[in-house]
Amino acid sequence: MIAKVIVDVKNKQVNRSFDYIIPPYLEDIIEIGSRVKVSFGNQTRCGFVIDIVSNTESKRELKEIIDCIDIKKVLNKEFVDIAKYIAENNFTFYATALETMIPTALKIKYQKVVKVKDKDLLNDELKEIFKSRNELIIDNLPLEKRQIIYKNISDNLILDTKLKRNRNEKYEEIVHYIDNGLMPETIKQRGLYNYLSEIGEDIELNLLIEDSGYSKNIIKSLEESGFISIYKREIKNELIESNIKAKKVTLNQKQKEVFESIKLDKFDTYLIHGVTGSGKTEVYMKLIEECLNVDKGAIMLVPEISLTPQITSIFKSRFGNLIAILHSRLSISEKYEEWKRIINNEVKIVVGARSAIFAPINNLGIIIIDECHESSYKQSNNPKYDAKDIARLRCKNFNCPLVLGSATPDIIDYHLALNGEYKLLKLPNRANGKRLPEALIVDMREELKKGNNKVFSKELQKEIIDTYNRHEQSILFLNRRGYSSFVMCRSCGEAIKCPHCDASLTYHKRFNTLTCHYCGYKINNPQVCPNCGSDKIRFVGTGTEKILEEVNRLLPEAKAIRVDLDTVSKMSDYEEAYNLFKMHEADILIGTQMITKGLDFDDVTLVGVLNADIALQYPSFDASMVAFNLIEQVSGRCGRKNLDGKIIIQTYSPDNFVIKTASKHDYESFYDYEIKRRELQMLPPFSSLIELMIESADANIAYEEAKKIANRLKSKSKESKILGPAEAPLFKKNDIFRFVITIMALDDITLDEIKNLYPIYQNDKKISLNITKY
DNA sequence: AGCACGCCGACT
DNA sequence: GTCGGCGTGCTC
Repeated sequence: MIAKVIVDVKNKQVNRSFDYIIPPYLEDIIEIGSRVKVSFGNQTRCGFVIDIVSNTESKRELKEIIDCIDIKKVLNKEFVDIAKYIAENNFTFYATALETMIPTALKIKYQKVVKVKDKDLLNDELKEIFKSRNELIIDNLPLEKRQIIYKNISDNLILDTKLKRNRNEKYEEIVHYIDNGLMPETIKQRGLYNYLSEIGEDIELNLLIEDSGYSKNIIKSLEESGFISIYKREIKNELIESNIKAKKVTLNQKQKEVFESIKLDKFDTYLIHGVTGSGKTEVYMKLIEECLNVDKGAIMLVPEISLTPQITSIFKSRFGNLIAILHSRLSISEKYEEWKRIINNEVKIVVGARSAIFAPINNLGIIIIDECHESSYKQSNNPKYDAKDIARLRCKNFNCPLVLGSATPDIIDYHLALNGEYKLLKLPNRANGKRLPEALIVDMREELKKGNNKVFSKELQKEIIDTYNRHEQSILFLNRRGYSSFVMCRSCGEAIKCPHCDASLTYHKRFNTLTCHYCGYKINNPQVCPNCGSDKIRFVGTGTEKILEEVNRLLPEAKAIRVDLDTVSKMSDYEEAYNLFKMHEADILIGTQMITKGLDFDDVTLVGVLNADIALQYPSFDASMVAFNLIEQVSGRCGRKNLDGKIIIQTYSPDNFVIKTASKHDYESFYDYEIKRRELQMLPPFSSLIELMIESADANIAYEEAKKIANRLKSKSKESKILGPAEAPLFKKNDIFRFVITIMALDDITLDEIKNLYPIYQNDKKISLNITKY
């Protein structure tokens, strides 16, 4: 038998299958989806079996498969087909697509080795290097020995590659105090040694550096002189299980209607348009229960940020050990353990973020995608698959329903639902019976005219104080971190820019630095303008850090917390802040879009959107959509339990239709307006739109190449409108210059041309091509 | 990716 | 004369 094998080399020329003979002793073992060890060129590599046939079309003599890599196959026909789909539709190599579907722990790494056939034929120098061994890992050898080997490569001394499993565990380094009765020589070492002795227990290295202020070098030198030891410990991120007991799911009338509309025995895509707090989760749970009753499995995708211990423990307590939860805090080996439970059929339900769509549940009964409008379901780096597309494929394979849920569906999905491609189901009321209050729009231009140039309007300021006095909580949303958005010199009029990016630096008061939010460049806050030397430096614009300061000034006795990328970099920080606010140990939550998603607080009665215009200015065709989503999602945090709430939107464009419709939570009107605009401008869903980004450290090279591509596409395409090349909205990022070509009304010929274009730049060191399809 | 083959410039 | 630069092409 012949196996068609995709070798794991990501290159245009080998982005196809190669035929290998399956040796008789492997015939019962190798199946479609197995990984095999093959000789490829003069390397030994890992390959994926994508088909098994009896004849080859190849004219040459075939090699044999050396071995199988896994005892049990890691993929199956279904996933091989999905990989094909991803490779053909997402500008990616076959091998890349296949690799994304297996757990990281199983990924193959390579080591270069040198093997000797007959040791007696070696010269003395080489005999000394090899000693009793027949094989050496080259990377482990010192340079001079490597050189000797390279010089002597022959039929007797051959280079090869060795396959190695990647079992990278997540480790942390732990410092252990050793009492040896001596004292270190230097003052600093002694200080650290005493510090450790006072703690009296093992401490994590990074924590020690942070807490004690001693540098890593001092710690290392203390280790070398034997006063401490440093050992590695695998990071186990046990979820803090909270004791939420899942109540038996009882559905209200509307939920029941939705539940009963979903047919579990055939493929269909359903879109549940349910307002925030309408109880979509209960419907999901009921659907999953129903699947379990007929012995089928389920996958539920949720945004990563929603995978808090609270949410997961509700599902855990409801479905016990039948559920696997795949969240980002699991270490590589923990993820592998969960994957094994799934593939061994010990688990029926998988809840997780985007990549959980590849969970090898083998009798799938439903896929649910919660908050389906979330852009995080599209992977932004290679392969750029969309979990929604994969979900559709899988549901078709298993002839089971795909359920999408959102309070603010993507325009495209809603359009498909209205056209009957999806079945539209509605949950128009909140489960607690309270209507989400209409938002008050405050025109900040008027505030300015009245002489109020503060970040809070009079109305919002009053409400923040009143809410605090009622012992209720407020959420203030501003989609901009840092203290001020840019720093300007009043003498020369220059804003201080990042030397690596085409962007202004943001002032961070806490660290007294100016930071670039695109590349991370940091400088100390300058006393004088680096341009003209004047000291008339002014901070312009407002970020979350300044809001926190303003809140502290307004209500010094209230506790306010800030949640954005600066304050919560790890998931555990986020959870800590979440719990703090949930327990009402803080009164005011200030944050960026991080706080708009899935948070459920009982005591929040005020939501303030501080500058609703920021999202609207984003240079993308779906900026309106994103802005509507943000405002609506953050508004939904308000008045969740029994209290009435207030929402205040501050804006400089109160007549903008996004602001107006969002203030009334009127998705339908927003949709009507937006869909007409898109129809007029021939934007998705009325046509496909592709953006090509051509990047290079050399602006001229990038521009010339972009022009070449644009001309080539223009000469081939029929209906497509090719715009550009133009400078990208952020022209220079991290010292890379970026040009964009936008293709509207994409036709098949142009799409094919772009598919051919993609691999050309895949291994180019000077130019990179990035393709985004809408 | 890694490596062989092959065609031009500056050196023991 | 040759050593070695990296462009091109190939891997069942």
